[in-house]
Amino acid sequence: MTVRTRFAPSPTGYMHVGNLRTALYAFLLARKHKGTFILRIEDTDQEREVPGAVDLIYHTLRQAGLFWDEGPDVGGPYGPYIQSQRKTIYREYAEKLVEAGHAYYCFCDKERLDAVRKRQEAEGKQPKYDGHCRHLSSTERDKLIAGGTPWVIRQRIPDSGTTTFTDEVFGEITVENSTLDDNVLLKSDGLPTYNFANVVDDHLMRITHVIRGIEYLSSAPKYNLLYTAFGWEIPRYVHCPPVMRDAQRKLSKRDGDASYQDFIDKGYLTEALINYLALLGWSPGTDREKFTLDELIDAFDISGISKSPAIFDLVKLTWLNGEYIRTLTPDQFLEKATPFIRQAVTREDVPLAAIAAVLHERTEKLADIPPQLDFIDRLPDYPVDLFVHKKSKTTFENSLTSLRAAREALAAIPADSWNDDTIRATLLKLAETLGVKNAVVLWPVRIALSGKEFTPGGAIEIAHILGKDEALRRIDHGMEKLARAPK
RNA sequence: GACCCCAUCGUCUAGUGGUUAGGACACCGGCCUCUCACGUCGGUAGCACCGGUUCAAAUCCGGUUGGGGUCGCCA
Repeated sequence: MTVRTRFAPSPTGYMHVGNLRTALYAFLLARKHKGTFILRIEDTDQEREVPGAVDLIYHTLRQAGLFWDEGPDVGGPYGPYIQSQRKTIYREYAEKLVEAGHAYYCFCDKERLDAVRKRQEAEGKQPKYDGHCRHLSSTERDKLIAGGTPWVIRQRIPDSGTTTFTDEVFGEITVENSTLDDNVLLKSDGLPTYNFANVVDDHLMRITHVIRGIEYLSSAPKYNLLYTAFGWEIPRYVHCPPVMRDAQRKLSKRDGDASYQDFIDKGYLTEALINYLALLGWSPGTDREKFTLDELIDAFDISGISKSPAIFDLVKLTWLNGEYIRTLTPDQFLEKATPFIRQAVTREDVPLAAIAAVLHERTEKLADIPPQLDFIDRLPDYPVDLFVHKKSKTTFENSLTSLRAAREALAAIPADSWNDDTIRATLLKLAETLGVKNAVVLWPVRIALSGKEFTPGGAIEIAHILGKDEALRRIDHGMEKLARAPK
């Protein structure tokens, strides 16, 4: 049997990372078994549909490397893969269910339904359809239809008995049929509800493993009843626990940071995000934590999916992202970093590669870059106290001495030799000549060049980045500050 | 509230009757070092609780507590 899985999102907005994870698992399972991964668009709620959302789904999945074998754009033998284009199919199957007695026409309007629900709630009972249209005769029914009364088709849940199904992650689950409701299968607009469309499509599209969020777990018995009513084989169910923001709240749109695109915009790498998401609620059973998509395919197994909700840990994602960034080659990093460097550095005459080099080990996400570079365009105003650093054994006095000597030595470097190697050789030689620790020279120079306590890179790299003229100017400024400093 | 489900460090998790309860992030300390960061070495920290079963329980059973999901002509 060929494994066939599907990702079936509704085009209702941006791509949520929780959905992305579900898509990932479905993709992984299919690829793992050399099966087929299908994309199906569930657009049966015309009111919630958001223009452009389908393209966003395509774009995100492709960017993440989750390519589908069958889908709206690539076609396939079981299309169409957009539910709104399958309207007649659902109607046909709904009628079959009615004929077989497993479903019935219902003419109750919203007002009546609301009233019934209200009454039930007031009585402390669980809201449930009261079966008003359950036993309408076919003549009454036909008369109402002919009269133009709007109708829906509801599933007829057995009055008694239990329904048992098996979920691949949660095991066997049994519920009393009496707790199930006669849900609407076909809406008055002629489109199916999710409850019906997913069953019909999953069967027609030969889906073998239904992978979806846990919110569908409690509805699974109703779907099972539907499969059984049709005489269809029941697929394997894989329900995934939710991704949480904290112990009690789901990661949601309201938090704003649940969007895949937002992460990318902040400088998270797709590969890192996918890697992190894979491990959020799934474990390979080993200590390994870094996986490429191909390696995930190899390692993936349903048995590793956990049963409890998992809290999304931004700190750990950020660490993982940093790991991925550090594995980039200097060129790759430069390319990704440049737009972010340009957010902080407008000077055109700076060596971008040298800036990137100094940033590489210090960047966990690309958005960390701009604030680190705020001293390049303009020297910040800084307190003269910065020159005093206990560990480097610097004081106002020896800082001034170092700066004077450094200025002279650096000024002697030819402009076309202004690079890390030459500057390093010059400054280290100077420390040796002065008979002081390297830090006594390098600390004050770095402070004078940057005006900051912490900087990416040290005096040497920063001097190089700033360029000879600007570096000397800043050292001069530092000397003036020190000269004015209280003794 | 009713029904279903879940429960190992702060977080993600390994663990399927016998382990000094393992790893990772975070946190703390050492080293490296011109700052920060990287790297490296080490440390703190967990089986929610109460009963059973068993020679032996994080692992099995029951209950309590806590948490999640569902209860729409939304998916």
